[in-house]
Amino acid sequence: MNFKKEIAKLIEIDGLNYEQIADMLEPIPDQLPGDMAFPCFRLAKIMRKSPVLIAQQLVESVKIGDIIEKAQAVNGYLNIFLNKINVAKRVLSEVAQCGEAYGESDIGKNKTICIDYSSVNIAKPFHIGHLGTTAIGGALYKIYKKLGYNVVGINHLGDYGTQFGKLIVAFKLWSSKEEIEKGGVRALQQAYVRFHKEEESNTELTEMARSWFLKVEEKDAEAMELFNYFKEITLKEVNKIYNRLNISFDSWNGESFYSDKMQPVLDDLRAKNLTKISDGAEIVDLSDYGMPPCLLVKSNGGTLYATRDMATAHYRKKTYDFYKCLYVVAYQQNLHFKQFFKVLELEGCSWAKDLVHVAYGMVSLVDGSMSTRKGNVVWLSDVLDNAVEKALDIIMQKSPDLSNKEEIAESIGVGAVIFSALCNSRIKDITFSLDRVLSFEGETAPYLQYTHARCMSLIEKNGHSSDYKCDPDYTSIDNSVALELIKLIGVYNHVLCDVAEKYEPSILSNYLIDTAKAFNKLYMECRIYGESDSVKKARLMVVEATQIILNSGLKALGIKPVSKM
RNA sequence: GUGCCUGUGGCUCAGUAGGAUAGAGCAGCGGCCUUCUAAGCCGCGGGUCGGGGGUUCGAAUCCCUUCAGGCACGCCA
Repeated sequence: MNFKKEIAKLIEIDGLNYEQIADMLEPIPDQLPGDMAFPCFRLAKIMRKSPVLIAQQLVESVKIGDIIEKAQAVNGYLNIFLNKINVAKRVLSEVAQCGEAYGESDIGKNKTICIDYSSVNIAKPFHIGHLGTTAIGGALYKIYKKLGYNVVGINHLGDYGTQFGKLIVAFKLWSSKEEIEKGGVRALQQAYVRFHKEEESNTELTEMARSWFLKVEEKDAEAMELFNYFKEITLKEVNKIYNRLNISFDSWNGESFYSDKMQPVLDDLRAKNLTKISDGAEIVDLSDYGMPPCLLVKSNGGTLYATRDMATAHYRKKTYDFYKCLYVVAYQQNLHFKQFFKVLELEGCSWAKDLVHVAYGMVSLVDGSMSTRKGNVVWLSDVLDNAVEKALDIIMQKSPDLSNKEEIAESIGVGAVIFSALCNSRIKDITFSLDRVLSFEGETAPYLQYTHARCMSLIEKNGHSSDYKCDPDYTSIDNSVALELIKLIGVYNHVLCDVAEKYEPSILSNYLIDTAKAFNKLYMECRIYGESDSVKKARLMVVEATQIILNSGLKALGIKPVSKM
């Protein structure tokens, strides 16, 4: 059920369907009487009547009954008064019926969505700059699944490029397998940093790197052996992080996978007369569209990022026949995506419109931006460890009797880190602050987990609502605090759809915070213990519904709900 | 220089297909644990929504202009 739509169906307006009405429904400011409002100002222009008059007329047509108990016209608004008891009954019984599946739907049935996210680079640090794409992509992945889409998570590995030549040289000169075995990607990274430092005074190194990269391209045995070794080391470490973040992928096809799939694309573009030579490079001129040209072939014959992305898009369309293909990539690449989407469109791919660049903001450090080459990065695993350590400290202090402290600390610490990447609009830049990530109070994941644990604890102490065979006494939740919460619960599916439509997980984060706040407020006012069975039953139904929302929502964000903390 | 993005209380942000008195969290101050988790709840102070024009019955939200910050603009990805 979609709560807003239910109400919209009870307000009949000529010329508008219930979905349009639902979109126009607004909450009422706190101090004013009523539960929902329909502003009539927009209609005034169409109907050529004053909003005040329209509201008055609408009052007459509203279907008063179980759900709406009163309608009032105030200053051009149609204010709706809900029957709290019946609304509660409707929402709570539906949640009880659906259980964990509450809020899910099948609007995505038979539609495939590809999500290109996280996309780590081989032999490069998994640093906090990668948290955004990983958390956002991971959340979208799970949310689309809830809405019935077939989802393909793709980790488009950065496993191609001249940096691998540098890495091989650095490894051969200054490192060894023993060292890498011990130090992992960090050791590889150190060698890489050293390469850049020494390269400044030794141009011979640059040449060596170039020739080693050539060997990689030519699939030279030694080069491939080393490359695959680097890849193996990286994936082993990265998978540990993905496990901690509750992230998974269906495909790991990276850039090198497409190295032999670019030629047909180039051939097609040439056949369609879209490319031309400019300063020795092959480009697609986009000046008609107010963009700089898209470079596809370097003057030395080498391909570029855009060339590979073209091949990748074609491959994905052919393989998955996607309804949409999302690229969760930082906004620095805005122009790149606009360009290659446009080139696909010019090529005649009608599905170019289904490619979406889900851009997010930059992460920088207090003292400037991170640089892989210079080696000043904040490793994500360090941040996770820090957060878990702090969570454990707090548990020791507040819940020394918990049995599985480490496990819970992991869920809380990691949850806090994930949430920090999902709680703001994705487009906002972030200056990384460990203190902020490690704050476990207020609008944070631990707050949500805490509220969830509270729900679980109430159920544990008082039993499940279905244990009580009497009828629930809904009058015991007939108050505005409870109604606030129940209205939120009733709108969960709407929120998931909104996230899916806008590619914006923060909508869900904010919603969960609101829901938890509403619940905690009610928690302080309404007790369960010691009440009659029928009151207990009604109140437990609210608790259970809240628990279901928090459990489902947290998981959708990739955060583990806990039962105790 | 051109294009795109961002600008809301000390800090971090919600709110933008125009709508009722601009909402939170953190930080500060003051209350609430002899009954279901105080990682919580309640209260107080604090904002010319970057500035200036305009459209409108009504603008944080739309248009113009201006300032500040970020990003991108040909052989990296």
